[in-house]
Amino acid sequence: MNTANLIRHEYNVRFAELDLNLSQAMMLAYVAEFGAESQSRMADRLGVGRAAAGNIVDVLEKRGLLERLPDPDDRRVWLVQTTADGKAVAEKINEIDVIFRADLRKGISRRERQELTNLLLRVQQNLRPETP
Amino acid sequence: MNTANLIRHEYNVRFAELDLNLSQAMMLAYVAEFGAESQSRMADRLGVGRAAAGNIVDVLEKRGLLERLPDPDDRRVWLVQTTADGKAVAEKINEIDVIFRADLRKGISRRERQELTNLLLRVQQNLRPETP
DNA sequence: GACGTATTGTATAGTGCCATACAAGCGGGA
DNA sequence: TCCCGCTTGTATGGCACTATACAATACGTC
Repeated sequence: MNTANLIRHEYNVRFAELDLNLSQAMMLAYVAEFGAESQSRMADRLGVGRAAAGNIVDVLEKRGLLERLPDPDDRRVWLVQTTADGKAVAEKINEIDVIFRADLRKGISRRERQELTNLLLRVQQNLRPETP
Repeated sequence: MNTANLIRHEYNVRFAELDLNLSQAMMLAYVAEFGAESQSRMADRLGVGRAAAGNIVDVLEKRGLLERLPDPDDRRVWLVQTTADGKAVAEKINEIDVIFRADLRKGISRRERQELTNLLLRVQQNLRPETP
């Protein structure tokens, strides 16, 4: 948990140059990668509630990085899409992310990284209350 | 980070039966273990700011689980100590913690747990900006 | 001793999230 | 067709923390 806090904090520091926090950056990057999806789906991807996702979209929309399109098949839904500006910022986000991840894994081999992911997932399994 | 969030959430769920959240439980357990220390030192142990630590102590003091004693050597400082009630609750905290940790490491060998800790610490090293 | 610097605890404002409740809209069954 | 349960996005209130500023106090140096 300590390590996770430090990583989140450092992400926020590095994204500060874009005037974004980690959640906003993740939202933008996801939308840029996966295209128009509903806010609920984005909330699931980000691991936050729908209300939080809506707020994040609000902020990014006000900055002109995202836009909401009505879903032709479901009038409840907003489909969220990147603007041209948003695409440009999303690329910078990816650059910062690539650099940070490289910094994080300095001195850690590929095998060790796989082992780390594997162990964390197994710990997560122990937290899921019997999902068969 | 995902795993850490799940762990924190599950801790909060399990401590809810004592009407405590994770930070309050950690505070109480630390004070019970290490005895009277200043709030700043407790803040460091918990990994939160001094203001947050002060608030946690406030809550636990109002519930009669902790008490503040003036430090005879430094009039700025409150030494924080457990009451008898606090000691009893701290024992329950430890029991819950032992059980949860056992649940978490189901199916994970001692060697793997050491490897996990080792890898996380090495990642943390990469986050410390040149502390020699 | 006097002074500047550092540390302690507190107060305040701001942030990011959750939980809950709600209206609008969807879909299936009678 | 109508109704019931479900999902979607939003509004609201609350929580836990941070960052910052502050007064009181300690400490090292002259």
